[in-house]
Amino acid sequence: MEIDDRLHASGRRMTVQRRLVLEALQRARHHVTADDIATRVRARHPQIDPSTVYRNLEALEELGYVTHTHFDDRVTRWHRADAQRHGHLVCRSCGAEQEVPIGLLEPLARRLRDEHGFQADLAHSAIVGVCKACANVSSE
Amino acid sequence: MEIDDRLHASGRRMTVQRRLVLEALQRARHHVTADDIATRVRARHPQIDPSTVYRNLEALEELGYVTHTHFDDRVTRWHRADAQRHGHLVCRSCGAEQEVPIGLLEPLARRLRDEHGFQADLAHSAIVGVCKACANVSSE
DNA sequence: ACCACTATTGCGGCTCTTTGCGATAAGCAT
DNA sequence: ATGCTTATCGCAAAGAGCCGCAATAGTGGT
Ligand SMILES: [Mn+2]
Ligand SMILES: [Mn+2]
Ligand SMILES: [Zn+2]
Ligand SMILES: [Zn+2]
Repeated sequence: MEIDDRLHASGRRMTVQRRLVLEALQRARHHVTADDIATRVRARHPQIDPSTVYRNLEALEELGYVTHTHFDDRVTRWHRADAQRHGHLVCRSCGAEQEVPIGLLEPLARRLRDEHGFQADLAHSAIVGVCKACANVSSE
Repeated sequence: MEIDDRLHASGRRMTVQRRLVLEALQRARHHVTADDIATRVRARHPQIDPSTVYRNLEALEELGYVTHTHFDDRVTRWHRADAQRHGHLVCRSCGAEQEVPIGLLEPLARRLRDEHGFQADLAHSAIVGVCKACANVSSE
């Protein structure tokens, strides 16, 4: 089903602003901040308010078209929902980011489901820690 | 080793402001926001600036005396580092927060360490998902 | 007790994000 | 084409937090 149809089906409307946010997301490969999107959109259409971009990202998320992930210190990044799901490791020392297959996180998710009835979304927040490189440096 | 000594040892100084932040943290049982602390401190000492509270929490964190945790909102919560470590589950639907023993998260941490050399701090960010109660409601 | 050094403070200002509100404009019915 | 309903928008303001800077005040030495 097309995005437009899904918008209509949910009682939403297609606006210029929404289309622009959508297009910016298409072009952005991966993990962009709302501020990134706002900046790009406003480069050509300065009259569009940043808050409109934020609200549209939320709306598109409710439609299941985009998702967000939190990196260290709560920086929120957005990406299209049809991209391959994966986990994130972030080094608190050097800031390096690494992606890991979602399968790696599956055992924990299963345990949380079985033992606590909690359906965890382990890709929603990055896992913070110390990367291999930084661990080596500090142990010297 | 006393907090005062650790402060000295790291070339830091003990100030009235720092002592007040520390005391506020002692009194607060669990998970307080920087703004909470600032409000409490400023109730008696209005001349103390909120930014001083923020900076002191960071300083005390570098000393290993306090830590912070991220829940699903944009607010960071602080607590003493000597408290029992534990993981957090947050329901994205009803917002309920639940604590889980850190041991539950250990297997994943071990795997990340073994397979990626990554020392994960799985208590740093809450795990987001859907709690048992909300899952039942939506499946009816 | 006094000095010098510099960590820390209060303040002003700034960034990123969310929210309330009145104005605008999609989408539908006539 | 015209009007109506109400989703969405732009704007202003608030919330959370950070940062530069000049003034203040711990600390260690004399
Ligand atoms: Mn953090
Ligand atoms: Mn989130
Ligand atoms: Zn690193
Ligand atoms: Zn719930």
